[in-house]
Amino acid sequence: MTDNKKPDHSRRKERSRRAILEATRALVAEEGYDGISIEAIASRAGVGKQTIYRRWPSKDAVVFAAILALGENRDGDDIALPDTGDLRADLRLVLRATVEEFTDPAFDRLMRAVNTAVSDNETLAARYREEFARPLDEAKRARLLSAREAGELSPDADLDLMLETLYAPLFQRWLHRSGPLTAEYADALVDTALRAFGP
Amino acid sequence: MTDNKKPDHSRRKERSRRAILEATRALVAEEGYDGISIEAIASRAGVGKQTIYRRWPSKDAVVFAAILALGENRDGDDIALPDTGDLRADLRLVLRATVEEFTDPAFDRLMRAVNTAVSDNETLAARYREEFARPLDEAKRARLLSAREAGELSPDADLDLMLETLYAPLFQRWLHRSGPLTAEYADALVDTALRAFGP
Amino acid sequence: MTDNKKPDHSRRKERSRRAILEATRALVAEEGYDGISIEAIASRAGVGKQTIYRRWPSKDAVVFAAILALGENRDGDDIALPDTGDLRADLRLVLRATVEEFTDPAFDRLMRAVNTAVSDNETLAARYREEFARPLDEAKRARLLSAREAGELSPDADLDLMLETLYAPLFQRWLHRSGPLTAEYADALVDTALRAFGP
Amino acid sequence: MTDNKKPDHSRRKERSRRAILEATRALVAEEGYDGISIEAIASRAGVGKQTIYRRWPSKDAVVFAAILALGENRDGDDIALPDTGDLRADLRLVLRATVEEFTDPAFDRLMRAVNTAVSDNETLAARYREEFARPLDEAKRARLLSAREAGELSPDADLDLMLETLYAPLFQRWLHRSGPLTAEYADALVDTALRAFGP
DNA sequence: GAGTAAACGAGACGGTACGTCTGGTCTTGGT
DNA sequence: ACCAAGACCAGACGTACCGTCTCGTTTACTC
Repeated sequence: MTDNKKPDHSRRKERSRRAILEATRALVAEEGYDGISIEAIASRAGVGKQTIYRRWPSKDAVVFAAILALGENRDGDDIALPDTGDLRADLRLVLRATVEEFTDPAFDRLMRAVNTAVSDNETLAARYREEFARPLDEAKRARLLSAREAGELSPDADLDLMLETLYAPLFQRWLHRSGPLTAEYADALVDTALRAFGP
Repeated sequence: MTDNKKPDHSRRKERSRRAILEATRALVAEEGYDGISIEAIASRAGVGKQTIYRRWPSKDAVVFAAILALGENRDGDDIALPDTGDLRADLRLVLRATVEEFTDPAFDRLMRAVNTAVSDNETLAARYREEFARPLDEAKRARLLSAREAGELSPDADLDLMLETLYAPLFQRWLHRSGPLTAEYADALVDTALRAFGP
Repeated sequence: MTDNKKPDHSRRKERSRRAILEATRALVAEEGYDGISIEAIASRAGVGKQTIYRRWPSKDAVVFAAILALGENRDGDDIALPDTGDLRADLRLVLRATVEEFTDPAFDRLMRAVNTAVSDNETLAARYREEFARPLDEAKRARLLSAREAGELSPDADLDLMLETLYAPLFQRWLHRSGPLTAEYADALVDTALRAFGP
Repeated sequence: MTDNKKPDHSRRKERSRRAILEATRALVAEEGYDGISIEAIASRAGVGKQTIYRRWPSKDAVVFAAILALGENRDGDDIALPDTGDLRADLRLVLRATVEEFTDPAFDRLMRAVNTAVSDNETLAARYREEFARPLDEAKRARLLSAREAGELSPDADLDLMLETLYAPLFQRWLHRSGPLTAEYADALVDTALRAFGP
């Protein structure tokens, strides 16, 4: 009965999709959020504007998708935090790595663009939390849980609050450029969190 | 000994300046950052566009100035934190008040607009820190210093880090809408900070 | 043998072209040259400004094109002068008609606009002569030639000079409003020219 | 009671008046009608804009006044035409001189500016005729009258029409750049007029 | 292979806002 | 009292992009 009449254009689709996202990423990394426009993305990707509008409803959504796509090859193991049994050492490693990421100019501009896109758009903000932040948070939370069970943290430690205590200062310093982002700073954040939530 | 030959048009200047900033504030509070334009501001303020461009180089700068002007009547006493001798109680009061501010829709939109304006503009970011954030931070720091001297905090407590531990999680939750902003949350942040930096 | 790859938007093009020229003509006829602006034309034609700028480089060029387009349906026969064998009668007919044209307020404003547009722009002036004035002049010249061959004019009459003698006083009176434009005046011009260039 | 409190500002008035008109003339001669603006005139004359608007209602009026002022030193004798008793010779002299005037680039631009200013403004057109054209026309008319009385012209010659026959073709050629302005052309115009209006 | 339909690149379109420029008015301080 | 200087409101200028739309042109699949 139902014979499939629709050809599958997935290959072209996929090619143009990638071109668009890559062009967007490149433009954001080069020029920052304000320097980009749908026309610039289309032109750079060698694509018609309609091909962009067919998939995404706004510039913010494209920028957002472009950054999200960065993480789409990740699988669960990639984002699992190290667990050597020594929480302090593991957290220092991870926060130092985070500090380094934020220090990279290309990553800086990408994240600022995401931040701008998300800041005034509740829908994108929700997707950001669900699709971008949550997987990372789950991984971090898992490490803290393991530590709590190992007695490295107080039994009634609020792990979500502890995560915020660890990461929010870092995020704020980066966003407002209100202080240096260094390995020492990362270590200090770990120490602070452990003092507050340790046994 | 050549005299200053330029007439002083300060009265007109001041009148139009106020009208522009007020119109900007009203528009941001009503429509959010994306809803505003120089033309809308000029029209609402009953002012020519050139009168805006004569003073500020960009939309961001106007928005920023409009918010900055909010705090320009403040003097030192207005922003001093309460000091009852009980640090925990004082901090709870202050953080609960902050939570409430962020919960007000008009304030929310103003702050998001500032955040957007500042986020991609290093110059504005610097002015934001100097002219907006710093006076508040100084006041908060003064209260912590008094507490440290009173023995309510560890003698070697890093007060700047403590401030970040107190406020950054709140700011991040607000910006990313990643959790509820409640009085309980404010209290939890105070408790966390005191556990980490207490004696 | 590469094909033409450009899409043909000729239907939309033509619709908007007509709308622009018609709106321009209407505005000039109603308000005169000074009352028009590209924005007014665009708004009246229901067209984006860029659609005008895509085709014409300046306001003068649009006005000029709008008037030129008036004559674009004319073919050779439409502008041929009557030839009854009686030159004086034929010329009186034609000059009286010209006088009447110049007396029509709408035509008056259109012609004054063309005159203004052409007056300070050598390129437009050249196009005016070639595309607007020349075809008419050829037709008039043809009638005079036929008359000269019929012995109604002196065999060595300079026909271009005779045309100027006929029309220039009319044009000048109209442009400078330096005297009444009446049928009698038209007749007097014909008589003058025939006295000067007759056999 | 009535002590005279008014200083005599007529000297300053006169100085700025001259400066404005001279600056206008220079600007028109250099840049043509489109190149001028009230601001440019004010700046060039070292005068405030208001000083211009106090005296003239529009740009056209200033331009017009600037050209009119050129002729204000003229007295009756300056513009009287030569009267040697040989009309043809006298007219050739005068028309050749006129041709030469129109050939001068500075004069060309000034006259085109006047023409543009006058063309869309009925009030200025009237003043142009009264204050600029009429005195010259009277002088020309006087010469023709003398000729008619001397029997060099037909007794019933319409002198105004004859003036138009002499000058309008020249004016039109110049305005539309529709042919060369040469001494031969001037002579041909004289011959044409004499054939039409001679005895 | 030939036929087909969806997706495509290109880019014109009606619009909005930009940042600049000029016009005409108003204000202030200097001469 | 009058002026130069220039800020002001107003609004047109020409440009850049927006999001929509219409064109021919691939392309991937069907028969």
